[in-house]
Amino acid sequence: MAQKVKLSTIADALGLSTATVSLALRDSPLVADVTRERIKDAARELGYIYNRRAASLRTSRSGIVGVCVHDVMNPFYGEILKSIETELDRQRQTFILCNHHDDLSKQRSFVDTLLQLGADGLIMSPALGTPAADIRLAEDNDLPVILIARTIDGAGVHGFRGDDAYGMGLAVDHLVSLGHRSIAMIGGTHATSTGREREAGYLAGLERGGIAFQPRWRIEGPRDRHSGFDSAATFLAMPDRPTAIVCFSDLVALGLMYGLARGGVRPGIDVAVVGYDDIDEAEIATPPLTTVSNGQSEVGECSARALIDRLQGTTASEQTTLIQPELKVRRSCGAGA
Amino acid sequence: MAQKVKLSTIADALGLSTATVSLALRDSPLVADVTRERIKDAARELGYIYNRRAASLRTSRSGIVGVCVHDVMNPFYGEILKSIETELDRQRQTFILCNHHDDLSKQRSFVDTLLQLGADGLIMSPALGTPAADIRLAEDNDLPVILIARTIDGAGVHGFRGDDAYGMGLAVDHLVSLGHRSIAMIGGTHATSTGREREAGYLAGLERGGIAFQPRWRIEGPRDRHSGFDSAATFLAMPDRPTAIVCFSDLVALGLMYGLARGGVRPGIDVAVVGYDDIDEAEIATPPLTTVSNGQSEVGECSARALIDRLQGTTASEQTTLIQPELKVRRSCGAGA
DNA sequence: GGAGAGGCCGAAATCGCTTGCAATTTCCGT
DNA sequence: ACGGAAATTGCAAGCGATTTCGGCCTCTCC
Repeated sequence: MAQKVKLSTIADALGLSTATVSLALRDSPLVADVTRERIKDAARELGYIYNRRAASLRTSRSGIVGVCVHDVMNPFYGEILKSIETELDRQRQTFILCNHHDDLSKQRSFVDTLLQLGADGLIMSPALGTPAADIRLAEDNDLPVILIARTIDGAGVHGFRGDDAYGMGLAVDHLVSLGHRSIAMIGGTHATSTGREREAGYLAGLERGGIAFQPRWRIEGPRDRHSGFDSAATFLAMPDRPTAIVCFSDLVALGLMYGLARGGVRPGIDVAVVGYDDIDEAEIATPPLTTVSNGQSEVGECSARALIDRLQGTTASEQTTLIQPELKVRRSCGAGA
Repeated sequence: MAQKVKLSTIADALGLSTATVSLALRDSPLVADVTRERIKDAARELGYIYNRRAASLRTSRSGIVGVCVHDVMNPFYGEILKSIETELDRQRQTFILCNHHDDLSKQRSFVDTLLQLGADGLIMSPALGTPAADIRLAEDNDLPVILIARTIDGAGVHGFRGDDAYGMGLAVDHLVSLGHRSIAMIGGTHATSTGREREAGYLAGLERGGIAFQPRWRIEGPRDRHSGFDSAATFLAMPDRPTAIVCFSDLVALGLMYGLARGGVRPGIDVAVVGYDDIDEAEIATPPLTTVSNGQSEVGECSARALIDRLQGTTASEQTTLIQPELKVRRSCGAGA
C-alpha cells in the first residue's frame, strides 16, 4: 500500500476536519446526513481502515473479550464456545481464545495479555488450583470476570455451571431404577470442583438407592477419551465387576466403550454405561450413549450475556447460577429407545 | 484499583523520566544495570501493566496473530492449532482464533478486525470460495498471510498442506494390495481444493490398480462425523456393495463406522474402512482406524515458523509447500496389527 | 588540573482517534 | 430583516509508550 489512510486523509480530501469525519463514521447525530454519506463514500473509496488501537487508547474500550478454557477441542467446551461466540458477535466484540490445559502459568500469562490489551472482559473456566487472588487481580484492573463450569471459593464473581451433583444423581437414580445394585464411577478427580460435585452426586445417588459404596468402584482419572479407554482395562480386570458405570463425562464414556468393546464386553448389553454432558457425538455412538445434558449452550449464552450486561454498567452479581441438567436415556444403559 | 499505573507513575516515583523507564523495562543497553533493576522493582511493586495499545500505536507492531480455520473443534485443525500455539507462544505473540465455518462474510469480518487491530499476521485455512482478492487486500494492508490446508489460485502467498492426492493414493493402493476390487469414497466435495485433491488421488489409485471407477461409488458430503454416520445408510442400501471404503477424513470414517455397526455390518471384517488425517481418536476407535497421517503438527509448526520469518523480515515465498503423508495401517482395513 | 570520551538520562515529538467546547452557519418566527 | 435558537463543524487537548538527540556527569589520562 502506498500510504496509510487515516481520518485526516479523508478529512483533507473532503476539506473537513477529522472531528467531523470521526463523528460521521460512528453515526453520530451531530453530523448532517449528506455530510455523513459523503464521508462514508470517501472512506470506502480510499480504503480507510479504522485503527482500533488508537481509538481504544482514547476510549479505554477495546472491543476484545478473552475466553479461557481447559481445551477448546473438548466438545463440552466447544459447545459452550459456540454460544459465547454467537452472543459476542452480536455485540461486535472480538474474542481471544486460550487453552490453559490446566496450566496455571499459562492462564496467568493469558490474563496478563488481556490486561495489556485492555480487554473488556474475561470468561473463563479456571485452571486447577487457581487462587481467588488471580481473579481479584483481573477485577482490580478493570477486567470483569465471569466463571463458567468451575467455581472458585472467595472469588466473588458471577459464575454459571450445571448442577453437577444433581445431574449425576439423576444418572445413578436411573441405573438404580433399572435394578443395578453395583455401580462404578470412572473419571474425574477431586482436583476440580466439577469432579467433587459429580462424585458427591454419585455417592448421594447410591445412598438414596440404599446401596453401600465400595471404594474399588471409584476409578479416578483425567477427563479425556484416552483416559476412558485406559480405564476399561482396569474395570475389566476387576473381580466381581459392577453391572453399571457412570462416567465423569461423555468423552470418558466414549473412550471407555471403545475399550470395553475391544475387551469383548458389550456396552448396553453386558454392562450399562452412562456419560455426562450430552455432546453431539453421544447420539450417534455405538451404542447411543445415555447421558446427562449439562446445558452447555445455556451456560455459554448466559455467561456471554452476563458479561455484556456488566460492560453496559449493570452491577455485577457474585453468585454462581446453576443450570438444571437433564437425563437423556439412550441405549448404552440397557434401557432406552 | 486506585489509579492506573503508567510509565510516568514509575518515573515520578523514582525521579526519572519516562524515557529511561521505558528503555529499562525493555532491557535496553542504554540504561545502567542498577537503574534498570530499581525500575523493574518499582514496576513490580506498583503493579504496573504494560499498555500494548499505546505501544503498538507507536511501533505499529501489535504482537497479535490471527488464526482462521473452518472449525477448531475439528480434531484435524485442533492438532494444527496446537503446534501453531506452541510456536507462537515462544515468540510471545498472542493469537486470535476464528471459526469461519466456511462462511465467507464471517471470514471477511475477521480479517477486517485483524486489520483494525493492526495484527502482525494471519494464518488461515480459507473458507470455500475465498477469492484471491481477499488475500491481496490483507497483504496490501501489511497483514502477511500464510495459507494452510487449502490453496487459493493466484493468491501468491506462502502455504502449507499435506499432499492429499498422494496420500489418498496410498490408501487406495493399500486396499488394492489387500485384494479389493471395488472401493467407494465417502465424504468431501469439489468445493474445496482438499476435496478435489483427495478425490483425484482416489481416482488415480483406482486407475493404478486397473479398476474401473463406478460413479455410484462416490458418495459426496460434508466432512464431519454426522455426515459419515448418515452416509452409512446410503452405503448399506447400495446393491452390489463395494468391499472397501476410503473416507475423506477420520471424522467421516468414525461416523461411518458407528453407522455401519448400527446397520449390523462390521468395519474391518465385513467391509474395509480407511480414514484420513490420523487424529488421536483413530488409534483407540473400534476397530482401530487405518488412516493416512497428514502431518498436521508439521503443517502447524511450519506455517507458524514461516509467518515468524516473514515478520522478521525474510522475504515471502509464494509457493505451497507439500507435506508428505504416511499410511498408518490398523485394523479397520482388515489387515494391520 | 583541564580536556576529551563515554555512559546515562531527559525533553519532546509522534502514533491515530475521540470529544468537550467554541465557533460558525443556517434557519425561523415575528 | 433581525435576534437568537438550532444545526454543523472545527480546535485542540489528551490517551500511554517509544525513540531520537542533545546535554550533563564522571572518569581518565596527560
